Amino acid sequence: MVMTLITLDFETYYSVEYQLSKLTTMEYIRSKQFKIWGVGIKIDNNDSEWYSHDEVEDCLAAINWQEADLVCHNALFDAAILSERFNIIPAYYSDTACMARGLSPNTSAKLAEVAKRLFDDESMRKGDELVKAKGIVDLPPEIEEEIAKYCIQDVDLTYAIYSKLLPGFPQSELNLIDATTRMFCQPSLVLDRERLIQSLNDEIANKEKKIEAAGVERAVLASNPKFAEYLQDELGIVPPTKISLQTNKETFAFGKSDPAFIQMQEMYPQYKSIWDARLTVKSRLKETRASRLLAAARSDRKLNIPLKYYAAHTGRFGGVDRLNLQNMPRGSELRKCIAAPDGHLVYVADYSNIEARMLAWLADEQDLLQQFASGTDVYAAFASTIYNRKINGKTDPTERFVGKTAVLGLGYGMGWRKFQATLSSGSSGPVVELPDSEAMSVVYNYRNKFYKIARLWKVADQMLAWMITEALHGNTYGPDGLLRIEKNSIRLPNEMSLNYTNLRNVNGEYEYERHGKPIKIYGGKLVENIIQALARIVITDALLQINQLNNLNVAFTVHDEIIAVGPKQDPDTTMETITQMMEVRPPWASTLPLAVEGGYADRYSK
DNA sequence: ATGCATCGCGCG
DNA sequence: AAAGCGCGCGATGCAT
Repeated sequence: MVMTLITLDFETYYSVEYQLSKLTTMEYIRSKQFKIWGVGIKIDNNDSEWYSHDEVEDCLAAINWQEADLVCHNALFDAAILSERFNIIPAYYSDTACMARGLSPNTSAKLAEVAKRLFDDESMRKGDELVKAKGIVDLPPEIEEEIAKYCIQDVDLTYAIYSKLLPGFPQSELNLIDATTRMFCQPSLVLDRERLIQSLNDEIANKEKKIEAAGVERAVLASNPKFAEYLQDELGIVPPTKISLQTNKETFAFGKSDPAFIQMQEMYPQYKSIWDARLTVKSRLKETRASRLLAAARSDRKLNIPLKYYAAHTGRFGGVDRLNLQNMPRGSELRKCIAAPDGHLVYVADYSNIEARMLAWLADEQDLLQQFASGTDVYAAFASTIYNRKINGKTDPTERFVGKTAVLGLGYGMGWRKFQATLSSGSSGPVVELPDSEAMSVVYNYRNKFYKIARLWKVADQMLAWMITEALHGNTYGPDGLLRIEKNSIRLPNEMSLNYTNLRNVNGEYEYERHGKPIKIYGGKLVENIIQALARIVITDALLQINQLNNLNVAFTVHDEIIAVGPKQDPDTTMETITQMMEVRPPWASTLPLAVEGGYADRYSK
């Protein structure tokens, strides 16, 4: 089907209090204050037209949306106005901000910045925001005229950016941008409002009780300097400190997992109510997230899912619009309030250790790959080599955890001190104290046993040099030239690139720029980035496949997990379909053993 | 008041 | 020479 390209940009009323920097997109669009000043529309390559407030409805109604490819810069805003205010869902969504971010993820995707980067011509510049329109509901003609001029300029720029970026932009990635926008504008999950409000009230009451029990003011508990003063003056305790890894300066060790803080709590159990109150005051995630969720959901309970396409330079999604659905606490009430609509179920499927598998595959570490393929408990198997005895995953959980931490962390060059610290932090499992010599020996063992992985770090160091040496561009690594080195980037098998903007060697160390800030990069880290990028391609390919099935909608994704809404009948068959689709090996990695675990329930958590 | 950096914490 | 990695949000503290 040949689609009509509809490039579109809404101009809407805003004021000091009522604006997108203070509200989420849905709060802004659903507000009583919401008002469209006008809209700029360009149909295919015809001239852009401005339609003022009174003309908007008719003009939108005249468009055949079943054959429309909607093109916006930041479609999450304009497309949501169409869906929430006009009930309009176009056949296809395109988003030039997403495209720009996909092609150049370390730089700004703002319209003005993208235009500056893409076009030398000074006429291709975004005009300034019209500040004098702020707070004016009904625009006087002369101001509207100016706004219309800027709007048409923005539409023209968006169209020009789209035309410039489209050739060579993979179809699969365009489809993914469409799917991402659809998650927001055509939601399939619902929010259990009553349950969420109940849990929010419980949480608030619980907090109050803890603060009261401690007998310390909230402000004292919340502020590091004030809390330190309180410890010193009222309890006679010297506040624990540490050296900041970021600034190298002394700072209070008040973090939940700071060893000195934990030690202090153990030393003074008589102040337990104070420690509890401090921790509860510092963790407001449940409260804030609950109110964000309530604000995100529609009156028909449907939950619009905001996801940021290509948030990470590895291609991973991120959260956006003040609601991050990619870090919902596991097993929490929050998750349980996200539910399937009547007659449906939530299907959740995730790849088992996909990055560890991808690493073994890329490094050609055959033994490890064989273990994954045959379903061996890889973590227990490596633990067996650490402890020099057969480790059983069930009866030796602590030993298995050490093996797991090793397999997941040591593959990217983690040193023994950090390995030791990770285990003793207890942040991802039981607290395990390894003596220096043992930690060293585990790391040595890993690098020795999986020497091809350690060798891959060295190759990646070479890749960094290739990326900044013109004569070496075009070098490849991996089967069938899987990864192709280009200037400051590595071409991936889906034709997107892993970018290292302004990559350079400074005194023997490599660094690149992300949003203008220097980021260090080295062999082990580059390997990790490559693995993450490759794994991301596997999961998004599967996501698009699943989305094409007519009884399934992908609601969202969390890195190695797909959350879909499907029918209630015959759930095992549906689950099996999803699992099988996800386990199909990519054409560029036909020997990569994939494994998927799935489950279903009426909510996003059992 | 507002913006920016840092820290802490949630997820993968 | 050695270095696990990737996000976003809220609160706080400090600079403007």
